[in-house]
Amino acid sequence: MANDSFVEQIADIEKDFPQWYTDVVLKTKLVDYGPVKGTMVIRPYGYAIWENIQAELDSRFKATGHKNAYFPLLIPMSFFTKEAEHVEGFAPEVAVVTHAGGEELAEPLAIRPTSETVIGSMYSKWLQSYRDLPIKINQWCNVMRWEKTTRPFLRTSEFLWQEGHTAHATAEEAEAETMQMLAIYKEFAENVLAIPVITGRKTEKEKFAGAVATYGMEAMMKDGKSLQAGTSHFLGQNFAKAFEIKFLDKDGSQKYAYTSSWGVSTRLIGALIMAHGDQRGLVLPPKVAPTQVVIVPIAAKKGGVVEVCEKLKEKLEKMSVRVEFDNTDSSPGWKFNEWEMKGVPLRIEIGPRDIENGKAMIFRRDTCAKDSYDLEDIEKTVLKLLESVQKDMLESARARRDGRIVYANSMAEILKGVEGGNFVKAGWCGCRECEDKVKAETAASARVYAEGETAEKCAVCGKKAEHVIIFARAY
RNA sequence: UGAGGUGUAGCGCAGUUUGGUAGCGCGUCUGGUUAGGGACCAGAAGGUCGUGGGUUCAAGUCCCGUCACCUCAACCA
Repeated sequence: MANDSFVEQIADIEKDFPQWYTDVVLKTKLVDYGPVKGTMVIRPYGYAIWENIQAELDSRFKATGHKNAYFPLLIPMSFFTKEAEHVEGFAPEVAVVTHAGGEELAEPLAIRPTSETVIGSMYSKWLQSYRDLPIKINQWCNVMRWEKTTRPFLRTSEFLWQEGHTAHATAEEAEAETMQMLAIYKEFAENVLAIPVITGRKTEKEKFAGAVATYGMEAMMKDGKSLQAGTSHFLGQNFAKAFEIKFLDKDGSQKYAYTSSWGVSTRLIGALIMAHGDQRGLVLPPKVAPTQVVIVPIAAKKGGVVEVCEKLKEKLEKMSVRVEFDNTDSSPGWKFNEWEMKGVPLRIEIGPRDIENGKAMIFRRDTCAKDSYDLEDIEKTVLKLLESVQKDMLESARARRDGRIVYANSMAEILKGVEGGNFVKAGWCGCRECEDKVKAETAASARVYAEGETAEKCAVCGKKAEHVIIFARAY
């Protein structure tokens, strides 16, 4: 390619993936670093992606009977001590407010790292009868976890997410809810983000602090590492007992409810970047791209070009395509590279020559192919291409991932697999020692159980395998 | 928590070794010529050098303190 000078601006995706990631998020103006350590400013371009993610998810939540609400940011510290595992898991990363109004507070207040406790306390108040169940509430909010190492979108002190919290009369119902939301996340990740994910149960070591069972969805990034892109937890009666979430059942007895919680965060934006990006920058799937189509005029000052572009823009807008007409003064080459870096799925180039021939060039970002199309009813071509980009991005991501799933029968094979940037499936006896050993010797962690698969022996100790686990290095 | 690094114009940086007029590139603004993969000419604006103290005739530069951020490692549902 001729744009070497441009390529130099971002680190080599093959050689230095972390630096490539940092370069891309900053140069495309998705984020900037905030003034406080570990915080990020989500800039308009990044926030627009989040808004699209929100809209898609929110409609799915509502369609399955959930309602949105908002709970307070500050949580009394004493709430955390009510659930033993929960406090142990979160205490190290909780930020605490000790002073307000110029005085020291009688009880320190935690800035929520997650809201099971405060929501649990409210549910206990609201829940009286089996007729009040199920309670199915979601909230969109920010949370804070004081992490030692941070990276924009992937791990920041403060981040945006949604957390769903439900209460049910029976364990079966709560489990069904847990699995339903996991399925919704998976469908969303694949159909909207074009990221194929593997869902499954997490090991005891990796599960949410206070849960009975945690299910996660794991996505493979371009470097072969895994990113936990969402979780859904069956909380059993753990939080119900800690917060007295009780109801009078049909049979006249008081019972503890069964609860679930589930969430995805702005980390999904990090997943988008690392699952699809290439040497030129971002590659965004049309369904979440803030701008789906950019029109770049060539020789815009020559007669008629601007008019044709503007007319096309209007047509596309009428068809609800998010379109931008870049009529700024920069040179075409500059614009090409800029919009490619920003990951816009389609670019339409229109110049005097095209207009003469009744044509326009369309460049698609996912394949970097550029072809000439009839200008007449080009809007139909655009719709078709947008669909095609959306679909092809998922397929190529799936093919890439499937080619990187390998099996291992020994520690050496696990190590070789994860070093090569693969998801490694291996038999596991189920004991914590073997799981820890894998982590210590290969830097890979158990991501999820490979559902429906069996193995003879544990790849670590050689004893009878109880499960097949997917091991991978992870973000 | 450990080890490194960086704070100078909107952004990216040089200048610090050896103290002496505050620099460069990009961007921005004005005017003009251009235009199919980062165009060009001419002109212009823009800085209490992170912060506090000290040494000195003189500090971006030397000394002491302090704050912040970044990177790598460790840690992390």
